[in-house]
Amino acid sequence: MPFRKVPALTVSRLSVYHRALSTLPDEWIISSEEISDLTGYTAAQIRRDLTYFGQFGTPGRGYIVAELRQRIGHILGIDQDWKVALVGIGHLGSALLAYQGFCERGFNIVAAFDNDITKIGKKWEGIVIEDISRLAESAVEKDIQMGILAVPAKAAREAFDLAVAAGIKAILNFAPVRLTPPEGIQLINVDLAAEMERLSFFLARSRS
Amino acid sequence: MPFRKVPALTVSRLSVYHRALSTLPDEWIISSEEISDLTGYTAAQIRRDLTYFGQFGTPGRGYIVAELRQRIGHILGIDQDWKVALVGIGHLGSALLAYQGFCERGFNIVAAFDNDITKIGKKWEGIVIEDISRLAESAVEKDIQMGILAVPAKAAREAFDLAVAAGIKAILNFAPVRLTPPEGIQLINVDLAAEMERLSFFLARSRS
DNA sequence: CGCTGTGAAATCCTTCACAGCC
DNA sequence: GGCTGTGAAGGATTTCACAGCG
Repeated sequence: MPFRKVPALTVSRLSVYHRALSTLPDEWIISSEEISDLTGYTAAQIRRDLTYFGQFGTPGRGYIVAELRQRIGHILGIDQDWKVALVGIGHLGSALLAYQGFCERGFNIVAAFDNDITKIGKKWEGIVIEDISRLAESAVEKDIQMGILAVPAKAAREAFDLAVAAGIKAILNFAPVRLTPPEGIQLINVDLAAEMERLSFFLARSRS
Repeated sequence: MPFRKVPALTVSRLSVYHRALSTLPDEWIISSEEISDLTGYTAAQIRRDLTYFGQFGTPGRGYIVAELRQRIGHILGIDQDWKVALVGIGHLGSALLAYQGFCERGFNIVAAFDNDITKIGKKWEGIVIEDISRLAESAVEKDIQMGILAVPAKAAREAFDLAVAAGIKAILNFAPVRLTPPEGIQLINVDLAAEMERLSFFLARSRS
C-alpha cells in the first residue's frame, strides 16, 4: 500500500546512499552535496529522492548521518532481518549461498532447494539442501519471506510457481526467462547475459 | 561514436527480443504484436526500439525471424565472440567461470586473475589462474576486450584501475562500490545487495 | 549565510494513433 | 485488410532555481 508513487530507480539509489552513510561516523552532519561526492548522484537528485519519504534534514545545516542512515534503512526494510529461500544449487546458487554480502545486509538464506537427487540431503554452508517439492512446507515452517531463483531457464517457470504457491511474495530471478508475477508479488530479474550484451553493444558501436 | 542517442533500456530490451527470436524458426514471419506476447513489452515499444537502428520489417506483413534476429545480434555485437578477463576467483568468480550462459552468447572467459597466492597457478574450468599483476600483459597477449570484476569491495578500485590500464574498455562490476570510469570506458554495475533491498523495500511497504 | 525542500522547467522515455505501404 | 514506422501527445524522471528556515 504505497503512500506515494516512488520511481523505481529512487529505491536503488537509496541503497547506495545507505551504503555511503555506513562508512561515516554517526554524529557527523553531511550535506546533499557531500553525499553527491560520495555516490556520484547529483545533490538535487538526492534531495528529490528523499522528498518521497518526508523531511530528513535541517535547512542551513544538512543531515545527521546516524539519523539519515537509520531512516533510509527503515524505508528499505533493512532495519530487520529477512529469511530467504535459495532455489537451485548449481554454480551460481552455491556462490550465493556462500556470499557474505547478503548476510551482512540482513538477508539470511535459511533454506536451499534443488531437484537433483545427488544434492538433496547434502550440507552446504551449514544448510541442508532439500527437495524442491518441500518448498511450500519448508517455507511456512521457517517463515520465509523471499526467494532467489538460480535455476536453469527451463526450470524457472516451475520454480517460480512453487515459490509463489509457498506464499513467497518477493523473488529475485537469475534465469533469463520472462515470468509474469501475479498481483502482489514483487519480481526482480537479474539478467547477466543481457548486462554483458550492453557491454558488447558499446564496444561494437564505438568501433564503427 | 553513437550515430543516434539510444535510451539505455532499449539495449536491454534488444537482448530480450533477441533471445525470444532464438526460440523461433528462421523462416517464420512475426509481428510486433507477437513479439510483445513473447516478451511482455508493448508492440509500440518494440517498434520504437527498432527505429533507433533503421528499418527492419515489411508493412502489412511483419518481420522475418532470421533477418531480425541476425540484425539485432549485429547491433548488440553478439555476432562475434568476445574475449573476457575475470578478476577475482572467489565464490562468485568461480561460479561465473563455470557459467555456460556466457559462453553460449559469445562471451568467452579466456583468462582469470586473483591476488591470492594459494590460487595462482591452479586450474579452474580449464583456465590457469594468473597473478593480478599480470593483467595488463596477459590482456594484450590474449587480445582481451572485456573484464568482469568479482572482487571484494576493498579491492575493486585497484582491480578496476588495472583493467583500464590493461586497455580493457568494457567492465562489468559486481563489487558494491562507486567506480568512476574515465572517458571512453563502459562500466556496468551489478549490485546484488541493492536488488535484494528493492525486494525488502516492497515487503516493508506492503505491510504498512 | 548555507542548505534543505520543492514548485516549475526541461529532458527523457513510452504510448497513441495513423499515414503509407504490402 | 494488416502491419510497420513515426510524428505528436502524454507521462515520468531529472534538473533548475529559489523561497524559506536555522
